[in-house]
Amino acid sequence: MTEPRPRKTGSKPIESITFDEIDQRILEMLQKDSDTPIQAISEAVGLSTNPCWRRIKRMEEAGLIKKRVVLVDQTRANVPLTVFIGISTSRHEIDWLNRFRDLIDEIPEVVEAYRLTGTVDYILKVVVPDMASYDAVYKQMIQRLEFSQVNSMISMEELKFTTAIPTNYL
Amino acid sequence: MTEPRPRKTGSKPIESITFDEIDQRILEMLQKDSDTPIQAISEAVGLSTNPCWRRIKRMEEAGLIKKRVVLVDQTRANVPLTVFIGISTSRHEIDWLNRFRDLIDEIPEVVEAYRLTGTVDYILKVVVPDMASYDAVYKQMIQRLEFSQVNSMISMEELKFTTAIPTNYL
DNA sequence: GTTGAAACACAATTAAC
DNA sequence: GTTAATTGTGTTTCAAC
Repeated sequence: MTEPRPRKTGSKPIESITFDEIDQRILEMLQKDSDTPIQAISEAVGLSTNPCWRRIKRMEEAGLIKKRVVLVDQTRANVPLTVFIGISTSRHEIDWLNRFRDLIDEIPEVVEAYRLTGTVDYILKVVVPDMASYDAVYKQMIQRLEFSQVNSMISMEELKFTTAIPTNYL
Repeated sequence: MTEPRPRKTGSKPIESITFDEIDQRILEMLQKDSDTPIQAISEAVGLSTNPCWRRIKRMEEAGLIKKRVVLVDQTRANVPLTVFIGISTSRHEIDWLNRFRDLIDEIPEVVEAYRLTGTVDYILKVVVPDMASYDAVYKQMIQRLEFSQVNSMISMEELKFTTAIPTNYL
């Protein structure tokens, strides 16, 4: 990943789309609430609607804005319980990893999964109605794949949750 | 068809708004892509646009749909690195917790934070450009608050990430 | 090439049936 | 729940800078 290439000389290849502070501010607003009218955004950043709209479209085409989604309330959707699962395995093979990938893809309660460095090989974020449901997910997993260590960490309280990532590194 | 009214006996207080399988399917689509035209949604669930729209509005008013947001690409936003931080503290006081809450609120790189059961008291999800930036965040934290144990788990690969929570428990 | 104002089209919203 | 009218966006166009 050699993304940022501050080319001083030579010919500029094909890419290197840059975004400025105005784009950042637009993104910030859109990450908080994507149905903010362009009108409101444009006057917030001191631009008229047209250039503002063009910037948004540009960020979408560049893939910086991936998509727009609705966020659902966990409690009201009857899945108030969040559990993190730390997983270790002795099976360090590509085949095992692929089967693991398939497994978590099939389970909608698993909303996030990462392969890590260190002693814990994987971490999963699971969203369920209650402990009984969690247990069902847990069993479903261990009967399909072999783990050497599974450590469940139950969330008692969500201190912070946002889908808005920092824009100040653009 | 009349409104879904499963209640046969007893008086349920003020709330108890129910959602059926059609609502689930609408939610699923909206969680994947919120600018799916209502027209497309309605024909997918076998409804005409108006009742479909009324359902969406109802879910918004009920707070089931919290909001609509844009999702930004981590890599293109120059924050490709995800780090989980497992934190333990010896300071089990409400005051410490409040200061901790303030701290993570102020740091935009911290996108998620949970208070846990077990030996690890808190888990944080942090999103940064590189290890140097992570170190800066780390230092910022430990100089403002006292931790008894900090365990950084660096993500090598994102196996799964979705903001779509399961709808089948509604 | 970039901007802002004004016209256009379409989807969301409302009202009536 | 269906159909139709309305409003308000997003989107495009175009003249001006």
